[in-house]
Amino acid sequence: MPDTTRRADRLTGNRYGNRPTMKDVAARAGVGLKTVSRVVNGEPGVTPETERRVQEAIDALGFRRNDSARVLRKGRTASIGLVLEDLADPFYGPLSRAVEEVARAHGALLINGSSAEDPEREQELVLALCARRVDGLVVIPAGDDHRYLEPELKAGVATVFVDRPAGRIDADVVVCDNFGGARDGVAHLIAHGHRRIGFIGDMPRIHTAAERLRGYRAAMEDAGIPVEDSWMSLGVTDPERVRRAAEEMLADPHPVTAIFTGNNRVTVTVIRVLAEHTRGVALVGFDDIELADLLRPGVTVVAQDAAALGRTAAERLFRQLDGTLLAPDRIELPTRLITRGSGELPPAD
Amino acid sequence: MPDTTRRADRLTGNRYGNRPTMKDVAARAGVGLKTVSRVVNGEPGVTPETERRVQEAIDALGFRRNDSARVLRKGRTASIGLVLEDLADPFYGPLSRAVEEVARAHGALLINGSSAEDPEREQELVLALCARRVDGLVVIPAGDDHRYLEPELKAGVATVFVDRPAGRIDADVVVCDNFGGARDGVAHLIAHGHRRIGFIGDMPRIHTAAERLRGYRAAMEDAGIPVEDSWMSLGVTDPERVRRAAEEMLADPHPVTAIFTGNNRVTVTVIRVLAEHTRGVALVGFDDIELADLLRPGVTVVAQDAAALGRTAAERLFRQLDGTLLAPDRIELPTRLITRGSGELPPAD
DNA sequence: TAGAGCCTGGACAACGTTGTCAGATGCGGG
DNA sequence: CCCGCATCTGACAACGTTGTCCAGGCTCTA
Repeated sequence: MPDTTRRADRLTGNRYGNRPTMKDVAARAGVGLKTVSRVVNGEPGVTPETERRVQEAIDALGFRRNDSARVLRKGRTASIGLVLEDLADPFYGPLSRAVEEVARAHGALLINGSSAEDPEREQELVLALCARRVDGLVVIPAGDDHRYLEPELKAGVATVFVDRPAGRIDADVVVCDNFGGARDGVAHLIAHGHRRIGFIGDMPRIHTAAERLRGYRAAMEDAGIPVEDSWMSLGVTDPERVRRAAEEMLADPHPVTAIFTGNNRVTVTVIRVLAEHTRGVALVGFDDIELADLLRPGVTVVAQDAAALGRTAAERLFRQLDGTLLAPDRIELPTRLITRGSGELPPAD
Repeated sequence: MPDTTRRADRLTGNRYGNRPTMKDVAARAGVGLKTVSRVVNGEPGVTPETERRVQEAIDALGFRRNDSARVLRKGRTASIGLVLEDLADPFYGPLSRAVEEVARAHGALLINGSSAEDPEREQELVLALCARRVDGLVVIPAGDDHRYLEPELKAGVATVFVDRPAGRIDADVVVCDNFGGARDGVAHLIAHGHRRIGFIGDMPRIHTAAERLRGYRAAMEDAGIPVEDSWMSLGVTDPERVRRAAEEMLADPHPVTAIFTGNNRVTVTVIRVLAEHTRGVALVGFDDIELADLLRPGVTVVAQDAAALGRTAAERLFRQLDGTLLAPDRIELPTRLITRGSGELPPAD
């Protein structure tokens, strides 16, 4: 009769489906509440015989410590939150996994949320995580104003922004060298003889997109090439419109001979468009994509290391929690140009 | 002086960095504790004037409700756990996202964990999630014995297994038609004239791998083709060994003319091997892969819908929680053969 | 104007755990 | 034989929230 110790008159009903508590275990083992707590937490000062009795009761009842109560008492949840744009994006999978791996090494669980690039949803998620009292936050921001986090930061929630900087607050940031990467990628095309180079990227309100655009402009300017408006497509993001943008650039009476694409999704769409074209148009994409080496031509990309981004951020997060990290800083990870063929095609005009 | 209401003598120190509580808000607003609770939860019975005062205090102090305490009191965490194999795998990203989306629609957060295909780690993760009192679990099992979940199920933790069935317990399961998909894929190769067909798959202790192998055997048997041992490679999983396995099959004096691959990772590796081969070897792979249509030849695959898998499972989970779902059941989602070229190559012997 | 009924607000206990502290037990030495 | 000490155990409060219940003040009607 393990349940006789439960308050049967409780009207609120079977919360947790009537899970046994330490009290129940204590009653069954014939010991005090605190002794059970000691056994569960491996604290010293319990005779082997008592421990055995308690353990027996635990197994018999299927007791599992309620971490909510524990958290309430201890003040640490041993969990961190990760807010990103879209878990289904192949860029974020490895990033998320890297964060999880670091969290695991520190005994923490990971709570995950996708903002879908919506600043409001980002805030909603972040605040929900704060309400759960996660120990720390890794945020890939969608919005550009994070002052809503100020009370949280003040309250000691460790926070690291990844991939894009925080807006209007002073926080740790880990980003890639988006500017330099894009500049190198475009310079690569220029070095192979291209002058008329198209750029298709995301909304410039997204920091990475803006930086990559800046890199494109810088490379063009360095080479003394004036950029024409019709070469740039900004803010288109769904495949259909990217496709149209690319086709327009190529249909121009004086078309571009090369395209630089601002992220993996755009790159994939443009590859499809180019596959339908006979004229060889050069392509360099930001972000690596799977199987890029198997296409003909192979796709030249500016690769960033998503896992390194996540790992670095998570490590900084836990150093904040340790107290071994002092002032907020900005870390910039390098990108890498991987040549596979598409970026080395000569201009075809 | 918002902090004067805090117990300054508390020796345990600044847990949560001294976050304000409802008590603090109440003191500042000059109302009772419960009134603050009412405002925070949008409960009726508070005059607009009082509500305004409370809201003001909340904003001034940067108060955020502590959900741990709330959970302790209410018994529901409004969070569900998802244990999968590897978040970095492109198959699980969309699945995870789909689960998250359903959770979001039900106001729940998602806690994510990767088992890395290690049964022990799976159990560790699942039990950690149970200790947090997640309302429900979506599990892509690594192990084949889940009796350790019995106390949890009895305690009312909703549980749905995905992609692979639960071991030794009676639970809801959502899987793909692995057997039928593989059989159809192999039959497709047979229909295109192949007789000597290789199979490269994962360890048969993984249910999906075993089912796909069974599908392969069934298709061969249906066609009256005796299978030779050298055509099958089971349990190799890292790219290097998959590569060797494929090369051995092709180097045989009487080599296979087609290969059926058991999952996306194997498929990708085999594509690389075949790309180096001049002889046209047919290929059908289980799982779709990005850009498969852009390769030459395009890769014919047996596609499963990862998002549908996740969505279906999560929906069943919440129906369990609603109480609208009664007995555990097994749902099987169909697969789809997508022909793109590689599976339609004729035998080249 | 008094009583009934409604509305608002607050005191209190409880959720399950852990930290503190004091009591109980056993042992050895004076 | 008794005291002191070390070791083990348990009673109790607290963590921050919410559900219950009651008090007080108001309005409305007879």
